[in-house]
Amino acid sequence: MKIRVKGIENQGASGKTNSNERSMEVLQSIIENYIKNSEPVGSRTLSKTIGFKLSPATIRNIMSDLAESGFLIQTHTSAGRVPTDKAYRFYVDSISKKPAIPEQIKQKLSPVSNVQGTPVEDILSKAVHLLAELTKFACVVSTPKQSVSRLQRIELIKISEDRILVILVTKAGVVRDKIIFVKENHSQEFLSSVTSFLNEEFKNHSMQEIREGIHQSIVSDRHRYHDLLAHAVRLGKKAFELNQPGEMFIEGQMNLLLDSHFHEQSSVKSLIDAFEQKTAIMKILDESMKNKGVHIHIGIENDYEHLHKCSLITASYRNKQNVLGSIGVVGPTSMDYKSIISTVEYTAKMLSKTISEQSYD
Amino acid sequence: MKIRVKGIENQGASGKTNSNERSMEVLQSIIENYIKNSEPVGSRTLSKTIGFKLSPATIRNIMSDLAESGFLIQTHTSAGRVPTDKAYRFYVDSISKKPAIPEQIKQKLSPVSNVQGTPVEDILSKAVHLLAELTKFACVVSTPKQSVSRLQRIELIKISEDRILVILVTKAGVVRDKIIFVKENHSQEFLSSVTSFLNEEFKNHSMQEIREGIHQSIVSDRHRYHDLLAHAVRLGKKAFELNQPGEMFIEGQMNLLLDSHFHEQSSVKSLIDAFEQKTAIMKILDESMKNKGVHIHIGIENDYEHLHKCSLITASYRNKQNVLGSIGVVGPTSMDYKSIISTVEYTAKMLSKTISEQSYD
DNA sequence: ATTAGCACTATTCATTAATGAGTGCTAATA
DNA sequence: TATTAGCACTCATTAATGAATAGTGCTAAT
Repeated sequence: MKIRVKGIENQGASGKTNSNERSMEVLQSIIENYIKNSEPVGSRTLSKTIGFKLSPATIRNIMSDLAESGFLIQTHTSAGRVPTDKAYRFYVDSISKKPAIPEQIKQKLSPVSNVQGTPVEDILSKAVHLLAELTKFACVVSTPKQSVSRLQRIELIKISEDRILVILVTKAGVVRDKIIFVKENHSQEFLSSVTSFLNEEFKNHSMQEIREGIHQSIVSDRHRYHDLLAHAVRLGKKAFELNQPGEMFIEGQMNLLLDSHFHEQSSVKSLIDAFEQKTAIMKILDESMKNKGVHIHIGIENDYEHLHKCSLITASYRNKQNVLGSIGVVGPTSMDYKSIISTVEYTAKMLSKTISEQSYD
Repeated sequence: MKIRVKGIENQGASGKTNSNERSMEVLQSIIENYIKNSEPVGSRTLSKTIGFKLSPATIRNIMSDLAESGFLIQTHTSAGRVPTDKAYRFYVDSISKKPAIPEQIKQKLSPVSNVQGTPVEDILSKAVHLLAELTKFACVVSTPKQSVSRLQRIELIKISEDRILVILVTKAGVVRDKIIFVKENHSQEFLSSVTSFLNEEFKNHSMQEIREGIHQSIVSDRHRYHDLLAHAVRLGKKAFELNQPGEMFIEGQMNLLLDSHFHEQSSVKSLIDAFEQKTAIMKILDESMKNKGVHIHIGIENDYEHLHKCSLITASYRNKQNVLGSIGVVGPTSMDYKSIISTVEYTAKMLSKTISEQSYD
């Protein structure tokens, strides 16, 4: 008589579900294996590294099914299998517990900057640099959107007879400057009055609102203004016209070249184009600001064709009031999602913390 | 009796020189050939492309001499010859007439920016971007050195009870901001007084001078100050402490990877390091500010080992008063020096022009 | 349902041989 | 005396071959 092995009953009872579950576990193993070694994984290798005991033959059957379902592909007949984007999507969706952040990373990021009064741009630049160093991929961060950021203060400084330096300080701590040209030779005192007026009128309003407000004033109330106000509105219009198109800092592009995946594929050219144009990546960062948490874009899911071989992991950062921008990683689809996701999440968190502490209110 | 061939006398009289001249012409041909095709050049090929008539055998003799003198090397016994850094040095030194700038380039660069009031950083960024696009190599530009730039105006803006936003505007048009923290709660009126004082006292002085001046005041005259001045000096000290370490914009690093030369050699890693650390390249840019004209650093001539496979072509840019910074190209030692040199020169010129027009005085 | 066994397939790697570009040397030539 | 032709030699590149290897799919046994 044979010994009753524990689990046999279970296996019998929920056969299909169980087998499906097992398939998924196999898939997971394949993905993790591939992420680790960047090489097609075969049944024999897998049967060794896998947690539970399965013969290569069984694994082959499972693999065959998975391939049919579009989770795996073979580069050629006698090669191992490689996960598809669909597989990665399944994989990231099934991640439940995020790995703990290694102490080493915590140390590097905590805090991003402890120098008080550091300009926001410098903080962003530092953060994206650190992220690139930690992940060994290319990293990007978008600067705070000006249109949604709220005015802390405006200054008008007379530079020469016909030039005025406009300085806008936002609540987020971004300082933006621009020179405007005027026909009249205003005195600095006059400019100070205008400055006071604009500050009183528009402090705490978003740039968007301010622009609309000024437009309204000009359209509707023009006749009622006395001289000061008329000038104030005119100067204000010019001053707030600054529409900074939203910048992006890139760091660690070179890392991608050292990555084994991009080395083989000569999809390097594509990536260069992607970084050159910036718009596609910028769009993804913008999109990422709309919802909380980490966003993941895997290969073919990206609208932009040049990014079809890449995955992007992004997360937004914020100060106390508003979401300001996003930071993220651009890497091969076979990146180590688990660790990258938590690194990005943590970096965004520390970045938010740092900026909040530095914010002006 | 033999016919006296014209030139025989010359040849006899200055035999060595003549033959030397010819050698140099051959060398030049080899270099240009190599620059063009990125492949070792052999005697047979050369005897076809060369201007004057020489048999492969003769060329071989000349090549042999040139190799002995350290101008050429062979990668292996049966390969053609490749120019050494010494050869490139000879080549650039012997360039007499620079090629005319192609219309297409002139158009792209003229002017770098025609929008009035564009911040200097944006102009630099645009210029370096254009240069990278034109040369197809990596390009760098250093931002104006703060220590030598002269003060146009300082502003102190009260942000909150204990924070003051300092804005420094230099003659070069660079605006730099920083938040300083104070213990006392100064009123904005008080800050305005301090601002006036600092502007009157220090306008047109270099940052370096200002820092020294303030230091002097503190050391020597402390007791004589009444309250306003004492505070002014103290705030000024903090305000001018901003020692921006001199930034650098990089553009087109990716171009290097597409270049056939860097593809073969896996010296890519070196370059990545060089761009990562920045200091070495920054040093070369700084150096380049000391003298007029185009500066050329070829391969091994660079102090920094990671740049031994590269050449750098740099030129300084300036406004009406001062040399502000440098712009340059980083490429393989086998770059097309003639065209790159004139492109860099022209770009620097247009950059200077643009900045001068935008300068505040 | 799982597994062992086997035939089959495609890559990879080392070996070999042919090709060709290029040199160096020597002797002939103008 | 400078130049050139001719020739032997070297070494990288290429293609072809075959053995070894890692993998699959299918079938039959457990």
